[in-house]
Amino acid sequence: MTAPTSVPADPHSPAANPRRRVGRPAAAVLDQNGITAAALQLIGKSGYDGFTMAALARTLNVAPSALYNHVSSKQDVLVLVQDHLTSFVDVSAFETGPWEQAVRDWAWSYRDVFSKHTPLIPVIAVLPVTDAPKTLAMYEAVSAGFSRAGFPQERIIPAIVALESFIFGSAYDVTAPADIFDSGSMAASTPHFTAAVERLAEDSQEKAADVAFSLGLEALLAGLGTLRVA
Amino acid sequence: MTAPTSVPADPHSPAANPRRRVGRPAAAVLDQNGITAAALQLIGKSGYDGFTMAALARTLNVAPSALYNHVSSKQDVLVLVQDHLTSFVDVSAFETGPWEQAVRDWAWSYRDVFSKHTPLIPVIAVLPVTDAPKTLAMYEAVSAGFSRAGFPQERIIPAIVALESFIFGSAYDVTAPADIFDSGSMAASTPHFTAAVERLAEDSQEKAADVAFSLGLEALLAGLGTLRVA
DNA sequence: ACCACTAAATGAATGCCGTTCATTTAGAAT
DNA sequence: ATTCTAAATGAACGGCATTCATTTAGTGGT
Repeated sequence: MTAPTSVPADPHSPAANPRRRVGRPAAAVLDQNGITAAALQLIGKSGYDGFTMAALARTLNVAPSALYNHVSSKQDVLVLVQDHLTSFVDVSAFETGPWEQAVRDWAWSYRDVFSKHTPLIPVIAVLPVTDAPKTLAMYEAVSAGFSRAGFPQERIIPAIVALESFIFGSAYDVTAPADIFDSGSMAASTPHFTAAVERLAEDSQEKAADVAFSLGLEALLAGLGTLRVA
Repeated sequence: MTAPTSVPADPHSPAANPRRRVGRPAAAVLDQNGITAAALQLIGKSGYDGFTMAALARTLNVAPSALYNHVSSKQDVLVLVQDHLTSFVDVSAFETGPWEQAVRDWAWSYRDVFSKHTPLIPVIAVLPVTDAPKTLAMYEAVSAGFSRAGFPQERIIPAIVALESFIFGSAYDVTAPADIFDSGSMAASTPHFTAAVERLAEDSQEKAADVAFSLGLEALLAGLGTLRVA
């Protein structure tokens, strides 16, 4: 019923092939889906440093300026990529499983997706949901899960935002160098910190970022879980 | 005793004016402190978009290339600014007050400082502490507080990292537009989410970001507090 | 078959960016 | 006075996102 794109129904439209818009020159080498796919592929191969409008155009065999017929800025492309990536975040457990495990699954997959795309985090964190339909769909699935789990309505959004903030910050943490906490020549003047860092390195097969994420997530689950009333 | 800068004592040094280095041309219009102060001022006036090496040089009445005698890159300047800002984060309560209140004070001030400087978050989150002495000093104060509060050594760093991740993510949240969750024309297809957003807007004199930060922080405090043993 | 229309692609140009480098400047040391 | 050198200069470089006048090539109407 509700079409995802807000194109008003055209009474004159023939039973059109949706790939081709009526009454228009066809061909159309470029569209938003193709641009999004190419951008994702380019980012995967060259990283965000190599992700330029010129490089994107080259992978599409097109002049850079051609992109601007379908997208209004580079920021626009990043929004498209962000929204596409969000569809890889796993919300399936909110429909079936218990709340706590659903949040766990969601949070880990959310972090894993965006830890490989940290340059998008400033984009997501400030992006109106209207501009990102797949992201909105994720929020709906998560909200429904929280509602079903007995959260009071007015706490649902703050709880999700708090979890999301933790997830975004933790995504950065995944990309930090292993020796980020090596205090080097300053070790003598920071005894408590240095001792704690050494203790951490001794145990923990696990990666440091995973330990911290698990610890924080379980603490949040416990703390937020007490809000449930049903 | 422990000098913050690792300059080895020079036996030949005269009872020198520390502003002037021995045996060198004096004057020195530029130094790292001056660059840091000018950068901070420029960012305050023009934001991070207006913060360019050319603009920074102009506020210092100097050619852009002159900056590169004192810093090796723009990223370098950002690191200097980041470290300077960290000295504004309040860790005083870790010396005196109870653990829980100390973390609260620290977390709120940490978030407030960097919510005005979110472009630095990708810098901090991945920066080795060796390159940021004031940041290292903050970690020492916080670590000491956690140790004193009875945290097992191997949990101190993960707990701090988890809190920091939440703080960084929340700093972005502060800058989000007020209507970020307005689902607009998609409202009909996202009933749970839309209902939760409306409920949030009804109550809450407080700003949405503050509600979410408070909720998440208190949950983390409760959850992490159970790790204490002493 | 032709024309008028138009979305899409082009390629040149713009302005800004961070950074490099050969050169100059001006104090300090000898 | 001469030598040394850190610091500042100004011109240049390559790369960037974006713009715009122009061209291209299908389409619907006649």
